[in-house]
Amino acid sequence: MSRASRVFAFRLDPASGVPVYRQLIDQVQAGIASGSLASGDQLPTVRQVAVDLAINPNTVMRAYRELEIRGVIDTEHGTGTFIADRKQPRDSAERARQLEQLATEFAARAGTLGFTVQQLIEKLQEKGRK
Amino acid sequence: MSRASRVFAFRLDPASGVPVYRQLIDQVQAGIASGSLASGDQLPTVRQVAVDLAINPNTVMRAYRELEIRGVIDTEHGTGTFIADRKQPRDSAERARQLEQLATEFAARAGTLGFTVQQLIEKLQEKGRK
Amino acid sequence: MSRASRVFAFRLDPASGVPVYRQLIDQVQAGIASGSLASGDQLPTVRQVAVDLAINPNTVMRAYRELEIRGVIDTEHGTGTFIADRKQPRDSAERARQLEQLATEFAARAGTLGFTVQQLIEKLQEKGRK
Amino acid sequence: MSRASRVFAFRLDPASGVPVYRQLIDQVQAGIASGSLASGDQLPTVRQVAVDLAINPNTVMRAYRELEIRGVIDTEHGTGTFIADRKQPRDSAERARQLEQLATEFAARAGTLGFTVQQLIEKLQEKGRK
DNA sequence: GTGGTCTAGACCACG
DNA sequence: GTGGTCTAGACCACT
Repeated sequence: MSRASRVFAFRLDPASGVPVYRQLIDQVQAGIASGSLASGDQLPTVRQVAVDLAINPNTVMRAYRELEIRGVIDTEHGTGTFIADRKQPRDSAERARQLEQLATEFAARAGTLGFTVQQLIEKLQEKGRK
Repeated sequence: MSRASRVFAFRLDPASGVPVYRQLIDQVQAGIASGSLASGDQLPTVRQVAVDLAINPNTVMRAYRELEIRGVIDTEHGTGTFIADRKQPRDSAERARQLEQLATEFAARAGTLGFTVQQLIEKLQEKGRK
Repeated sequence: MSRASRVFAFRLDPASGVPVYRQLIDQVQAGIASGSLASGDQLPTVRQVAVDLAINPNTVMRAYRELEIRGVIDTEHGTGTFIADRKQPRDSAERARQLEQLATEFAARAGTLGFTVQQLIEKLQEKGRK
Repeated sequence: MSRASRVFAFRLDPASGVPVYRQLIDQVQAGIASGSLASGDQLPTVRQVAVDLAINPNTVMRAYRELEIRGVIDTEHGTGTFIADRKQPRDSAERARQLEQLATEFAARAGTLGFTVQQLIEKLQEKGRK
C-alpha cells in the first residue's frame, strides 16, 4: 500500500453537541498529533468534505480558515489546502509543564465521566493506529 | 463515611467547545453510569453549582430541566434535586461516544501544543505508576 | 467630554477592493496602534455595526472572530466584545528589526503609489489625533 | 539615459488583503498620477510580470484588460502594451482614497506587531533624515 | 439583548 | 477546478 493513497477522512458525531466546525478542527489537530497527518499532506477540498459529510461548504471553510489563522495549515488559492510546517517548539521547561497539565486534566476528566485512565490510553492508542 | 456526605462536583472544560449545559448533563449521566450517582442521591442546588462554576443560574436550571424531562432526575420544589428511581439503562453506545469524544479532544489539544499522542500516552502512564 | 462617551466607529471604503471583514479588522488594529482603543474598551455590538454599515451581521462576526483568535479582543457571550490585554512583547532585537522592516516597506509602497513619505507621516498623524 | 530604458516594476503586498489584479491596476494608475508613467510608455509584458511576481499570467491579463477597458492603456497585438494618449484626469479623490488606505493598513500592521503609530512615525522620520 | 452556529445560494479570484 | 466573500435568514446559547 502506497502512502499517497491514504486518504484523510473526517467523521462527524451529531450527538456530541460539539459544533461541526470545531469537530473538523479537532480532527485535523488530532491527526497531526497521532502522526496520520504530516507537513505537506493535502486535506480534502472544501467541497469534497461538504459533500462527504452532507454539510455546507461554508462550515468546512470556516474550520479550514481557523486552522490557517492558527498556522496549522496553508491554503493555496485555487490549488488546495495543506498541512503547514510545524513551527519550532518553545522552551522545554514550559513545554514539560504544558504536557503535565494536559495529562492531569485528561485524567481528571476521565474520572469525572467514569472512565479509567487505562481505558483512555487504549482509546488513544487505537486512534494512533488508524 | 456516610453515603449522603458524598459530594457530587461538576467540572467544566472551557476549552472543549462543548456547551456548558451539555457538560452538566453529560456528567450527571456519566455519574449514574459509573455508579458514583445512585437513585435518591441529591444533586447540588442550582445556586450552588452556579456559584462554584461561576456560571449563570439559568444555565444550570436549563440542564436540570432537561434531565428532568428525560426522567433522569426528580426536582422536588423547596427540597432539592435528586436522582430518579427509574432504572437508567447503562447506555453503552452513549458511553462509547463520550470516550471517543474525550480521546479526540485531547489528541487535538496535544496537537495544538505540538505534542504527539504518543508523548501524551507516556505521560499518562507515568502518572498512573506514581 | 468624558472618555466613556467616545464611541469607536467603523467606516467602510467600498471602492478599495479590500474585503469588508478585513477593513473591520484593520480598523480595530489601527485603533489600538493609534491609541484610540485601549484594553478593556468595548467594541460596538455585532448587530450595531451591521446596522450602521448596512452589512450582514455574519460579516461583522467573522471579523470579530478572527480578532479573537489572534488574541486582540475578548468576546464574552451575551455581554459584548472588548479589547484584550496586550500580550507582552517579544525580545527587543527582534522587535526593532520588525519595526525597521515595516517602515522600509511602508516607504517603498508609498513611493510606488507616488506619495512622499512626508505625506504619509502626515496622514498617520491625522489618524492618531482622531 | 534614454526614457525608454526606464523600467516600470510592479510590487505586490501579499499582506494587504487587496486582490492581486487590483494592486496591479492601482500601481499603473498611481504611476500615471505621479508622473513616473507617461503616454506612450511601454508596460512589461504579461509573461514578464507573471514571472517576476510569481503569479498566474491570467491574473496579469485581467488587470491589463481592465485598464484597457478604462482607456488607460492600449494593447497592440504582437507589439506590447502602452500607456494611452488620452488625458487621464488626475483623480484626486482616488488618490486620497489610496493614501487613506495605505495609512490604515500600516497602522493596522503596526498594531498587530504591538507597535504604536507614533513609533512607526518616528522610525519613518529617522529613515527620512538618513 | 448579547454572541454563536449553520444553511442556501450568489458571485468573485486564482491556477 | 480550487478557495474566498457576502447576504439572508433560521435557530441556539448565555447574561
